[in-house]
Amino acid sequence: MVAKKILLLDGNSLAYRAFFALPLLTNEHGVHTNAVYGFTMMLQKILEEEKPTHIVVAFDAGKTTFRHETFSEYKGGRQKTPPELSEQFPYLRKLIDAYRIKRYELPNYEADDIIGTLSLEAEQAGDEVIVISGDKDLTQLASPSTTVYITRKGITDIEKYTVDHIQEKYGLTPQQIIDMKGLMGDASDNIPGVPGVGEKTALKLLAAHGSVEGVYEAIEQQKGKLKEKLVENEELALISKKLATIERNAPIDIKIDELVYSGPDHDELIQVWNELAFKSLLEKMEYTAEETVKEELEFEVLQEIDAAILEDEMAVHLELYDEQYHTCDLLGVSLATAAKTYVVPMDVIKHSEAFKTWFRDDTKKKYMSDSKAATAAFYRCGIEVGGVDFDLMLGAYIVNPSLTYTDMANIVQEYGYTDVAQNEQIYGKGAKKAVPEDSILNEHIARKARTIWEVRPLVLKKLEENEQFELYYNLELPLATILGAMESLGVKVDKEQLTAMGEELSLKLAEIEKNIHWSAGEKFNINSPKQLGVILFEKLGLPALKKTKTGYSTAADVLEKLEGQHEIISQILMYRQLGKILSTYIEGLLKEIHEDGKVHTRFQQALTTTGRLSSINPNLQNIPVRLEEGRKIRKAFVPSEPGWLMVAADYSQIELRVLADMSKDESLIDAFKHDMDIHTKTASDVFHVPIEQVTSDMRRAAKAVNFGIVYGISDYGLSQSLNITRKAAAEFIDTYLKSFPGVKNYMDSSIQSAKKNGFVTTLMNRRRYLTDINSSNFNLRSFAERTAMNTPIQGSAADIIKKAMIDMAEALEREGLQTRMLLQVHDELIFEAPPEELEKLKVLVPQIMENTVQLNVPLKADFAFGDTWYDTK
DNA sequence: AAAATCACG
DNA sequence: ACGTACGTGATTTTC
Repeated sequence: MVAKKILLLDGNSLAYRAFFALPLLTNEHGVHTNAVYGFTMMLQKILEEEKPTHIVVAFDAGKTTFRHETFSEYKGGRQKTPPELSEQFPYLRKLIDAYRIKRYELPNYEADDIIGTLSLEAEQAGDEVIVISGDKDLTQLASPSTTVYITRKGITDIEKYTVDHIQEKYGLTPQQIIDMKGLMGDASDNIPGVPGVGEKTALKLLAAHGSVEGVYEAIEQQKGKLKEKLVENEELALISKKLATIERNAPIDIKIDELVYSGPDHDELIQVWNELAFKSLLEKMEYTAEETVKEELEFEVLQEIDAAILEDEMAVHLELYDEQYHTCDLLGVSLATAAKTYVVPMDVIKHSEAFKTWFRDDTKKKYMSDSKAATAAFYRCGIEVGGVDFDLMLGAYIVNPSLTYTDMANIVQEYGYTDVAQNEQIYGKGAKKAVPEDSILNEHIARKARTIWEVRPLVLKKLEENEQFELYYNLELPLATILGAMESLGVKVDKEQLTAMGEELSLKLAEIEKNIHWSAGEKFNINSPKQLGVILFEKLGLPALKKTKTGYSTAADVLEKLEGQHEIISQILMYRQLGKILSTYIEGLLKEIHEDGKVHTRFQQALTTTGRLSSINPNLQNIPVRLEEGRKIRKAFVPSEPGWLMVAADYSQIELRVLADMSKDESLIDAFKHDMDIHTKTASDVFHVPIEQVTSDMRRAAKAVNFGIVYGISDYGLSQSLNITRKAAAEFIDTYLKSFPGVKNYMDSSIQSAKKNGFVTTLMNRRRYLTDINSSNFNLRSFAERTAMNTPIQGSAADIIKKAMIDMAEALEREGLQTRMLLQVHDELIFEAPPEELEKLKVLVPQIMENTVQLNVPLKADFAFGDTWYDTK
């Protein structure tokens, strides 16, 4: 047996130390993290330097201890623990658990006593002990086998108190530290000591007489004022000594053998660090992450594919060099069954008719991960995909949409599988990124197909357990293929049109820039909020209405309030508006046009927490529409075939209809059944006026309330959007909820169910976990509550349009139409179509969208068409 | 790499 | 009292 090295940490004391030593850091939710951070830094350092075999963190339990029976004012007069610190203790506990370090506390005893008791036990067993605290009291525990580490100034700076060091520093033995406290007291613990005796006197007395008792035995040797004080306060000195004495026989019920430290739970630690936003530690961890020992994998590299090896069910993986699968290199394919793993180089795949035939065969089941990426990448080599029966990434996303799904290694880690490397480990990152030698590459690729095969049953089991198999198998999985086809098809963009608009805009912008500089009286970078802030709020003396973390806010809503106070404001707003169009939607979009004159976005299907899609490279879900200047960009989105038309169909008020369905609110249901203008109807109910008397201002206010309801309303949010006081907004909301009691009931029950189950669900049983719903932190909890209200609405709407897309693809196929679905923008679908199919589409498209699910209100879809996307209105 | 801003539903 | 509307992505500046 290797000698034990036992680490005993004083949790409370170290947390306090760290808290006061470091500036108040916060994570993105406004939770303070400095104490936890300091504790972590200290712990990391000790773990590295000392390599302990056993660890425990002791905490104080409750407010009173046995010491209060002796002296009721013990620790009296102490400042209450600052709330910024107390909120950190739950995180500290979480952190310690992630390290798989034992925590211990004992009612009626302090952390000191737990440490004292354990250190005595260890000493008697002959084990080495390190005690760590911020409190010098603990130095009394030093012994030949026990060293006491006391933090200095910072938190990682440590002073090591051995028996020798104490002797050198004070001329005392560790036991005499107690006597010193007895004489001089301790202000921080409110231990009185003998008034008038400080460190100097105490040390002198102990040097001469050895102990408090010794001093009093020879009390006659003292004289004058000192003698007087000593005699007067004999009882106080003895009580103080007792208080300062650490109990070394506390009734603890843990044994040292239970404290074995075998390293952290890395996944858990990463999660906790992420939550706390400990970026530097996370990076360091990645850097030093030891290669986990992977089980040996035997695989065969094929130079030719024999059709006989292609089975009815196989895991298939196409390795891609980066995320941009529309253009990146294809590095190879791997195949796996229960018994075998193969790797096939790309040139072999491209020339293998056996593979191509098998791959497009719908009856041969393929188990993949991110099948959409593979579909789109294979499409470029003319290889068709059929029979995708499992998608690891999508399955895992349905199980928990809150995690990130980029690297297969990270995905499967959730399922306890660690035999596949992270891409970054294989390829490197940044400038150093490169394809490694074949042996490394092949093993990596081989492991991916193996991983899919191995993890598939675990994911399927979870999906079954959560009753999400249907959602996964009949919605997300077929949708992946459809999205892949939409992406590969792409959308034609009129390059000349964009370029011309860009030139015109550039001239206009230069003109505005000149005017702004003239108005400001100097040249500066208008795009810099920092420089702009200085100009507006210092030089021009305009009132700074709002601040950001780093300075003045110059956001549009702030500037709009200043309009009219200075000519420069509207110039800046115009400059911003046009600048955005130029940089993002003209220059940015031009860069994304491929050789075929089209843009090929990627719809991320495993990203959002609500179930929506997202669109990147380029983002085609945020092309301007609200303002005319920006809307013109849509003129550049044109059909890819001459004479064809762009077609757009969008759901009308889908989220509020979903709300009506889920809340069963009679008034809301009634409004949609009668196809009323929902904002006008809301205004009529809230303001208690007949429909005909609703003014445009009333409707505008009601519209904002409806938005708020969908977002998980708060008075503050509404007050911001309507520019009214919070109180007025609160009253507004109150009136709304009285008018729509079903909605009120839905909001409450949604939060209740989240609190009870830890998650909320959508129409099609999509799930989102809300870990903060019971948090004691107001911000976190409020956010979770709003999410509990919003996610079922936004998510159900996403479910519905996804199903409509599947129905639509099927219908286009069934009807033998040439019309192509190109884009989805959350509640609308964009197509390109030959004009002769238009009459049919006018009926078909809304019909499919409106009937893809049956709610207790009708769904409504509007249809439009034109020569460009701009004209679909 | 983060913050600020602004485009969309 | 606490400080925020829900969900995204791209660009620019700043550190």
